[in-house]
Amino acid sequence: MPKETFFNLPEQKRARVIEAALDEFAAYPYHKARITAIADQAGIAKGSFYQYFADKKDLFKYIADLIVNKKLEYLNHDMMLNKDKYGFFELLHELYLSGFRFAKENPRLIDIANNLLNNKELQRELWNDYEDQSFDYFQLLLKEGLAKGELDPTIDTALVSRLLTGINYSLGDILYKGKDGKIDLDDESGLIETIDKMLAFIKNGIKKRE
Amino acid sequence: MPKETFFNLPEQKRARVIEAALDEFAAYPYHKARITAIADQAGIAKGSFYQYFADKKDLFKYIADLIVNKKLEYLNHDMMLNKDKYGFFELLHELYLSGFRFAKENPRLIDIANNLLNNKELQRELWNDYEDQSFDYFQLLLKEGLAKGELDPTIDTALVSRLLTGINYSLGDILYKGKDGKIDLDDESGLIETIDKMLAFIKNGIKKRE
DNA sequence: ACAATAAATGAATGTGAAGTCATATTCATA
DNA sequence: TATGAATATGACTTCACATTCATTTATTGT
Repeated sequence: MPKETFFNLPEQKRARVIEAALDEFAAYPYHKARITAIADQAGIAKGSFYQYFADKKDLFKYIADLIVNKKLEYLNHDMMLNKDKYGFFELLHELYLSGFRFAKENPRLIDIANNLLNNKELQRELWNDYEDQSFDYFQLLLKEGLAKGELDPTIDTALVSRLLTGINYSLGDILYKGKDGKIDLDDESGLIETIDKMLAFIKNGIKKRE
Repeated sequence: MPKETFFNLPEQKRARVIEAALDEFAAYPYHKARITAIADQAGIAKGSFYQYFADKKDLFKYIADLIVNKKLEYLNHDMMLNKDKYGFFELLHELYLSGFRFAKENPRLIDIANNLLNNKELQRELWNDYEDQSFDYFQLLLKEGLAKGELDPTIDTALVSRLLTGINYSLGDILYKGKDGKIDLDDESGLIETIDKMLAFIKNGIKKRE
């Protein structure tokens, strides 16, 4: 958590610090990002930085929180709050769609998030007992889907939850190395097509049916 | 590549260096692993290390090569060389099975491999133009599977290949945090059950069928 | 035995940022 | 406007290793 001092700052200055941090962390992975560069770009002294944050980790966690909250804004809240009114695959569709919408409008934040997602060691370093939230959430959704009778009752929710989490990790690659080098986030229909293909895989697998 | 000097070393000494490196890299992620510790444990002077290897990266790449080659030994070569004689899902089964067998017998190597697999930034740092081999290989298998008529002809091989790669990355988690906290690698039948569940997911998805 | 070449050694050096701290400046309020 | 509390500052200190290098020691060939 940033120190009190940081929140006492005039909005504009605080914004400059955050902007500088976003730029630096989007451009360089955590360990290569430099506090000096952030302070310079924000137009504050390095010492001041340490009036605002305990250390680099403190700043990064704060930034990560901002990103998570921003990401949540993209979810359809009605759907998430009334999970039972919707089908499992509808919910999954919404999760992926909101992810892509978020990516489209927040390229800088996505870069930072991917850096974090692609580095388990860093996750452990920052949240020493990091437990995979996405795993827990998928497992919850799966259990509800089973209860609703939408899912094959023979599935092992723990295992499938891991597999879905694994698929989630591939989202970064799908974004950056999509079909033709890179997915076009502006192409709404192509994007929905991609999501539909992913859902088709998750729903029906890839075996040929007669 | 290690220097000539390294290969001129008496086998025993060379083995000590390799052993020490495996221990260190299994215990600590790349950037925390210390050359000093490796030299100490191998019983050589720090300077000698630099007679054998250009630098830390050189050593790590060499170790990574050893691991890849060791892993290849676990594949059923007949199957891999005569891919066309076998079905897509048989081949996939063999890939997973060989992975688990390898993990079981080489816990230290698996730790090192996971460290690498879980850190894209490191991959880029070590092989600056790292291209995902697993992606290419899956795509090849998928195309052959399509040609053989085993797979749903509507799949997008590039996308599915990414999804399978994502699932592959989750293998580490499945190993270490399987159903009850940890998969029991000694339980051969439980292990095959896990593989079968994974294959069932990939084949048929998770939608309930009537 | 004598060069000449190769290998071994570990103290010394280099590096690159994180984080500190003594001092200066600003601000709030009585 | 006086006073202490809160902020701001950037030169300096630390730290943890990787890497180098001048010497010493061993090996090989004649």
